[in-house]
Amino acid sequence: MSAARTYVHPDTEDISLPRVLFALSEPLRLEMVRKLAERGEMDSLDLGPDLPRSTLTHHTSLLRESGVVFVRAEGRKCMISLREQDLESRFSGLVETVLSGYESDADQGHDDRAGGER
Amino acid sequence: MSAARTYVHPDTEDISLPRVLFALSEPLRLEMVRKLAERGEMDSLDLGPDLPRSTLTHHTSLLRESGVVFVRAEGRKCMISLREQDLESRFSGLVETVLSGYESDADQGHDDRAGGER
DNA sequence: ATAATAGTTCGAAGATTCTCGAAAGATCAA
DNA sequence: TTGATCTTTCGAGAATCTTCGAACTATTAT
Repeated sequence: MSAARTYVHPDTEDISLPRVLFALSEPLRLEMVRKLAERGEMDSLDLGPDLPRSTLTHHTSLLRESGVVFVRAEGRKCMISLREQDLESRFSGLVETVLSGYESDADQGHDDRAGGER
Repeated sequence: MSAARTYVHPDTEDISLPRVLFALSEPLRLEMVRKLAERGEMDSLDLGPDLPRSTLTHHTSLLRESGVVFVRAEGRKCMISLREQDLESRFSGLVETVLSGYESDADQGHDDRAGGER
């Protein structure tokens, strides 16, 4: 037996902006979202091939709970897709804007503390 | 004597998207940014009239260090403004997009956990 | 100089987050 | 049913965040 794997998602109208921004504020998750936007639905393993499984689940769950991605079980795999339309209808232009300002993978590991007095 | 109050700001090119998103992911700070976008430069006290001073300083410092706002001392006060142009040149459309998807002050205190199975 | 008013720094407590191993659950193939 | 493969849950440790009082610094007015 065993109940098939199901996933709870917030309704579109319940997606909260601060939560979405928080979800996107983590480099690992932002990178996941970038991949999803680029390639469409993906197997969760392809989203983070090098991550421990439990870490992967943690991040995909957070993305799902914040309304950023839709998750469905397919066999033993876990297929993940961006909720582009839902996000667009709720926060028009947000995903596109965020991703366009994000140069792939490089540029990580900021030190800050930099900057002048102006 | 005593060195006048000065504030360190990251250079425009060093503003990091994840950090900006994180700064905006806190409802209190997002509300501050909304006010700044609406009214322009503001006295820090007007940004959070009900907050303890140290809490206010904490949030304004985080916004400054992440490159979202510019801070300058004016007498004993602390004037804060959005770095609109810098943000625009770095992440075109981001601030406008975020704020347009944010309905002022209401709509806070989400419960989540809601949502169906889809 | 003294008092009053702002803002900053420091330290601490509590809450969240992140990471990840171990154990358990779900699916598929023999 | 057994084994292989994926995912999820649980728990714990480390790191970060948030909040805020107390003490301190800076600036202005008297």
